[in-house]
Amino acid sequence: MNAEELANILAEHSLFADCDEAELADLILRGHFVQYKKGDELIMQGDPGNSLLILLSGNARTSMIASNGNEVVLDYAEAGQVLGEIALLDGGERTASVTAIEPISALSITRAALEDILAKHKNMALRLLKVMAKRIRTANSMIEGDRAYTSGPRLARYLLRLSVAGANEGRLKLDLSQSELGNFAGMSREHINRQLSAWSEGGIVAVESGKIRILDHAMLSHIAEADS
Amino acid sequence: MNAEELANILAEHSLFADCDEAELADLILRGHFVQYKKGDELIMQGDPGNSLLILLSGNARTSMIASNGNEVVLDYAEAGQVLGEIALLDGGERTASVTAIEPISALSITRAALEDILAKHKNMALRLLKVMAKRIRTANSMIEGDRAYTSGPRLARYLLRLSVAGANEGRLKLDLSQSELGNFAGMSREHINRQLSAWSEGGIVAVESGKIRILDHAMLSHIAEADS
DNA sequence: CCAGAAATGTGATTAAGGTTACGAGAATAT
DNA sequence: ATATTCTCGTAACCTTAATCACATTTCTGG
Repeated sequence: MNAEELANILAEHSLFADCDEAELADLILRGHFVQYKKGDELIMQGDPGNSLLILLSGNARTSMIASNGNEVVLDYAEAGQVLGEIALLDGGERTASVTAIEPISALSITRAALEDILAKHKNMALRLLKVMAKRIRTANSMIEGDRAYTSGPRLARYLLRLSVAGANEGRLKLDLSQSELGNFAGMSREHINRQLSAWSEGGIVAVESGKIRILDHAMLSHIAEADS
Repeated sequence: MNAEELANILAEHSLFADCDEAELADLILRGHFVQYKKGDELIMQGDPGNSLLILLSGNARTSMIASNGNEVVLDYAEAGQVLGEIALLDGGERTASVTAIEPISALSITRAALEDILAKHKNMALRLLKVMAKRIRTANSMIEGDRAYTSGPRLARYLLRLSVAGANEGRLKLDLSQSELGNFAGMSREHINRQLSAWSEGGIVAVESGKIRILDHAMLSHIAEADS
């Protein structure tokens, strides 16, 4: 892989989009290309965190297992995203696991390599800071949503979060099973099912052969803001 | 104020603890000293975020108002903490408000100043990255706690989070009213009251003239991990 | 193609916790 | 010092959504 190829992969997915060629070249030089198959754990909760990953292809799920055994899905990551920076930066343990939900290729960067790159390319630190700022925003909005809204608006929010930006017929980025969606939105599978059925009646979403499609984006956004 | 004074204030509260004198001097030089009285909003949700604050004295509350009017308290900040980095870094709006719950003094740093400082002092960026990593950890653990645990363990967690490290007789950093504690822990004031009474019976906490004291730290930690 | 395994649809029941409602005590202000 | 406004304690009731329990459909691997 060369800088140009990397650039092409990353270009469309922001963050590293505006890296210059030297930066990309260094990422490739110091990074280390890795592949995983579906179901593999790219990062395991509790491990020491000595490297970071830049996802090049395939989707992954970030989740935590609470001490009572409950699984909480924090996010789904797609190509271009950085994973595992937190533990790398603060030297602590991995707080969450990342699992491949499809075959994945990624660039792995060790702590030493990252430090070199950050030292060499000033903008890299700013970019990373921006990534993390965004993560904090997302996390805060999850907290807000979980706290302030009931299940309906909450599910609406998570569906919107999964909806592709390009208004692509309302299809979702990921076709999650209702159980997975439940873990993500923090509600039981059965309740997801009931809510989806109701919205299906109302023409807000369509559920066809397991796949959810958003029919009335505006309405769903409205529900997401509703005070009940 | 000079570098030494700033160093003294910040020393005990990590983060900027290991700043060298030149860095501290630049913070003071480029920063701008501000004061607030109790109840003032240091940062207001929805505003553009063009500066960051380093809290020098006094405590503050970070909270969001959801679109349905619900208030969600995200955190309480004490001296030494950085506030408002997120919007500053990613150029977005303030996602949360920060309110003084006591008289506060702080150092305000504009975007331009921060960029200069980050460019000049490489370690500054790393330090900031570390701060943000820690915030993400906190946020994720809030999400985990909210999702995976019922009210009992959850309240236990928030009490522990408010408890001072120095085992200072189990007193809390902040004496929150039960309503405030409710907003922070995400449960109703009445339920907080009931839970506290129960724990009071059991000798786990003491509630004396409105102030909560943790009597049995170990037990509370145990409850915080419980699977119900 | 067929068997076993997931994923889905739906009802009945239950539990957790929010809401409403008051009365009493503390704190703050005029 | 007195009124007004928080805070606190506690009970009854109600809503939401989880849990339990199956039937049914859809995948998937041999």
